[in-house]
Amino acid sequence: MVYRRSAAAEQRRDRIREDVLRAARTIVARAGIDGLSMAAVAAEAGVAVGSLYRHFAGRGELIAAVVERTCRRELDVLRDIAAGPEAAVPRLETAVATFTRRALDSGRVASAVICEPTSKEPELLRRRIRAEMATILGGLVADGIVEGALPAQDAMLTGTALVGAVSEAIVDRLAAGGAATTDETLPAQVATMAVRLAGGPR
Amino acid sequence: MVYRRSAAAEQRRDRIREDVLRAARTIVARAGIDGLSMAAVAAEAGVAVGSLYRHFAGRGELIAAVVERTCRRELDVLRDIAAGPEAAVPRLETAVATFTRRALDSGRVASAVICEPTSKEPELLRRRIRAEMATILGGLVADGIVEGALPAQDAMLTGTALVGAVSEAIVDRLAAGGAATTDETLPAQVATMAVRLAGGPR
DNA sequence: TCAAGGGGTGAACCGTGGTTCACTGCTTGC
DNA sequence: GCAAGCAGTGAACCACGGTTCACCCCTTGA
Repeated sequence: MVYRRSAAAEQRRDRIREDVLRAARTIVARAGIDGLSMAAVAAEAGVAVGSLYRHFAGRGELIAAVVERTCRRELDVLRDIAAGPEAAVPRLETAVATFTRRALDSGRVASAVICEPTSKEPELLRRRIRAEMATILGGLVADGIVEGALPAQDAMLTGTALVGAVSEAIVDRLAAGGAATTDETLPAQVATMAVRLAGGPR
Repeated sequence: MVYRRSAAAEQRRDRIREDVLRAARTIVARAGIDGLSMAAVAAEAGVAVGSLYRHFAGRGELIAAVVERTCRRELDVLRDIAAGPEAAVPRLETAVATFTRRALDSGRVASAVICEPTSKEPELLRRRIRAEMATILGGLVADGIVEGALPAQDAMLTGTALVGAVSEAIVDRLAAGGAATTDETLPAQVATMAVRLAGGPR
């Protein structure tokens, strides 16, 4: 063979891939997952439409990459908190408050990916993410039941309801607020509701 | 003028409109709002595509009609319960349980319209419905606070969270269950969680 | 310097699905 | 029976957006 990518070429290629990914995140933050069109991403990244296909097999894969990157981080944060040493209820409270704060602070990327609705195939991705989140929160509820701090209940169902309650509160705030998103008390309020929802002490 | 619709013609016209509306509901139940294509509705109703436009200005108006009809009934039911004579907490419990049961029983129409995500312009409609629902439930929470049965809180925020929690539980169940949707206990479980979420007695 | 081939380009292509419109048949009112 | 015109029809039209591909430039390795 006569052509093999040098380290420099590799770096250049990676750089463009990153640019595209960043552009895609920007578009998602601005218009939601449904608003991600290949033309818009290309324009935002300053490359040609065709170039996108040198790095991603298609729109679906590009979306998957954005979702993957955004959610892995958020879910990791949740898992870290869930694995903490305190009792289940404070861990649940911290998890929900932290998730809410991060969603509000992320410039809509996290909320657009995790909380806001999309259509069709991207929706399946989103459903998977939400299920994972429900599993983490449901696990905390199960812990709380074992500890005797929470009443007996279907922990996974509660986890699902928690995801819905938290998402709706975030989406509603972002939809209504616009710029006035900087409500410092929202994470605490949502966390309080989450603990109550699980049956925790007042 | 030489042509004016007779009563019989009027009736025939209304009948077709009803057929189209019923077909549209069937399609929505089967494929969600996003799956409502004019061709599918026409086929289901047994009329030509062009005929749809004799009764509805376009896809948007057809969807609006389906949403309108489906939601008015559900919201009326909620409002009736909310206006009942009992204390706020039992009313909240009944409202949520009833809504959940009806959503599960409606052959997916209600849940598809109210709970499940859609894209773009239909989403605005859905958001309005959810906001109305949040207002009703939030009102019950506010009542509960006045009665002293619920702790002080942002009642509207709680209403929003309630909508999210209930919706997510329903969607999750319908997505997972398929045929095994006949879980008799779900409405009660969801209602219990709703009361806890609002801070009600265990 | 030169052959080989990967990367960028963007106009063209294509599938999807909402909307239109010329035509037909039937009802209405005389 | 007859003129008028509304309702039904469905093929054609059009907009939109994802995907492709022929082309060119540039880097690579000799």
